[in-house]
Amino acid sequence: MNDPTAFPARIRNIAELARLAGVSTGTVSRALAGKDLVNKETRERIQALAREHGFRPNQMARRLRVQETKVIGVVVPLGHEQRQHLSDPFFMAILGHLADALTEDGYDIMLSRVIPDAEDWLERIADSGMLDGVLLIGQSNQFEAIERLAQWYRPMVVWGSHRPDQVHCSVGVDNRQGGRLAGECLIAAGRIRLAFLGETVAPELNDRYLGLCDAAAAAGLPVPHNFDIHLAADLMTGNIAAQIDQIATFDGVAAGSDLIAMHTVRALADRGIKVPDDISVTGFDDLPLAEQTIPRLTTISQNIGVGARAMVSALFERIAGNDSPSLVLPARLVSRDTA
Amino acid sequence: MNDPTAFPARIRNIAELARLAGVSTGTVSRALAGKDLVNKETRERIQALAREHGFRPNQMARRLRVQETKVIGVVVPLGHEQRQHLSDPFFMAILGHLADALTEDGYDIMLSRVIPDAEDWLERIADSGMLDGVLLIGQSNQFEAIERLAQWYRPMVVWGSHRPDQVHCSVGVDNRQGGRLAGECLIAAGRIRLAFLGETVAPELNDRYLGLCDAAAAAGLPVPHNFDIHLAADLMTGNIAAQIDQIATFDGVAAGSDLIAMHTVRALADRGIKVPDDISVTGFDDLPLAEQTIPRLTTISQNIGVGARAMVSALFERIAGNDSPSLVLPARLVSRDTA
DNA sequence: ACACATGCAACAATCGATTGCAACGCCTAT
DNA sequence: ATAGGCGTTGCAATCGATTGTTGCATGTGT
Repeated sequence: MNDPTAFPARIRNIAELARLAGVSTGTVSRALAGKDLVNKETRERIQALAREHGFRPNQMARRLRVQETKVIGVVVPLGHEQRQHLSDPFFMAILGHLADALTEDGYDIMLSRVIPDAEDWLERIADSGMLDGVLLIGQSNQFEAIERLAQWYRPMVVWGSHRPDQVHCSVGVDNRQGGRLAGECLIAAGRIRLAFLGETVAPELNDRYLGLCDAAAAAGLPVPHNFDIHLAADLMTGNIAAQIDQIATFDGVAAGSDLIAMHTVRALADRGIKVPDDISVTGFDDLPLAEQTIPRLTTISQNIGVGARAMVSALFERIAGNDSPSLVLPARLVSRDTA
Repeated sequence: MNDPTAFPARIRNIAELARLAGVSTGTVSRALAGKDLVNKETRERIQALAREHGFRPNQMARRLRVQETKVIGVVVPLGHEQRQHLSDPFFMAILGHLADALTEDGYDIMLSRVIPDAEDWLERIADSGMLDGVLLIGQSNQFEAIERLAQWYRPMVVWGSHRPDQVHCSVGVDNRQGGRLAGECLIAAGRIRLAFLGETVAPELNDRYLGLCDAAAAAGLPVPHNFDIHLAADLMTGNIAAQIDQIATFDGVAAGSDLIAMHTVRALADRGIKVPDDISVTGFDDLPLAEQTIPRLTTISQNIGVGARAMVSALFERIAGNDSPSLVLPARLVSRDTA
């Protein structure tokens, strides 16, 4: 380390810097924090010294002392789908918006993709002392666990459905209404043999299916058939391929997500079946990509940006100690080419 | 808190639990860590007590003491693109694989999407004391900053290009070779007026362009034209639309990424131009989605899964104190429908 | 009965910061 | 000359764990 172009002997902590500056650690701490309790001259001298040696105070220590971590956990529970990893485009889209909103307020993001094996997986994350708050993306099949934690852990907001008597704060689109919109759109296109594509284990998807049923009932149509489709991108492909002939016996299919819809349109094309001439298809999410496919996807918009911002501001309220209610956003039909 | 169904008075730290158990904090710590230095009986008694009160030791404190955080920073530098957020599907795909590999070894992920404004943005992340290592996704236009940090900060691995004399450890595909493959594919399809779509500010994309030029030169064709396309998904759309007429004067276009390719195919369809009948298009990345579009995307495969695992194991080597060389993976042409 | 080994738990230092309070020097007012 | 006020700085407690060392109470061998 005697290379003059290198850093002049690395400084590891505030104490070393203090000795170098001939002051106490307290003064260094205050100086680096820019507090005007220390003389402007000393403050600037210390700051210059720190810069010169490329010193930055250890965040782990600071956060332990201050009891505030400025880290938010973003968690994706993969309850019903062991093999799914973070490739889901919807998750990516919402994560992008969350990242925007959180970094704007100086928060970092700790990412956990969790397979809820242990009973206390959620409390282990929330109660680790590493996080100021938790954002959960999707309830998966973990409604119980979420409710349990929410009993005593306030700073948590969940993307997903809202049940009438739930304790935890959720933000999400009105999935049932969205499902109904999809159904009405298909019916308006003259379709009468309706089907739903997705797993009804997850409450969100189940609500969408129920909405579709509502629309069918209102039009006097039979209860739509429900195909079980894996949500993991890699399994989904084969899953749809295996059932595509069955699916093709219907003339109006509401997919549980845009990803499912895109796969389905593709699989139908392989069979020479044209969308929307032969079959109408709707998606759900309105991902940015939905507008770029051929044909363009008719879908139900979740307004991800608004939702993400709502989650973050609800979380900040809760971190501040205030209560914040759940929020149900209206779904909106985006009519494009597939239905 | 006198509700008997609630937790029996919350325990906040190891000391309270120690008092409750009638032992010292040291014993509690060892007991919870499962060390056999404490009597099996006391150990189990303490563990039961902890479970009963839902107590978990504060990770911030533990990690400060142990000087090991078990957190890896995953960073996306957005140097050339202020408005881009984490929606890029390629980033999402690689992140998913990284998450798999890291959580397998008990590491958490701290996500930072950074706009490199301050000079020392990268050292501020790496040197915060919060991270055991850093994975950088993409070099953006920050080659300098990365090299500077790599001088003294070892546990960092970067996804991106490899320059002959670079200090930092990178893992990435041979972009130039990939670009050449794309070019050769277009040329084999009989195309002679070639163009490239992407920003050459980023070294990766620039290499791909150079590879395309190589192929053109080898075939005696003129230097391909280079269109500047924003990489941010939201800007990309308008960007391509604005230049689509210009683009349509070429008959073979190599897109800098699958996303660009998908947008381009879509925009061409709007003009009534057919792919691949009128124009051949190639992508780059081989995202899972590339196989699901209509028409299916001919593209250059990056083998993201292999790359991600390579990054992680290189990082672990470096954390362990060993050196690890850069790795350049071969690109592979995946021939589908668009070229 | 005495020396010695062994098992178990307590004590206290440590990680690297932050911060309330005390103390110090200097200036001014009485 | 002395008291009080102000602007700075130092001291030491604190955040919540981990861990090397010490010490005590047994048990064992001779």
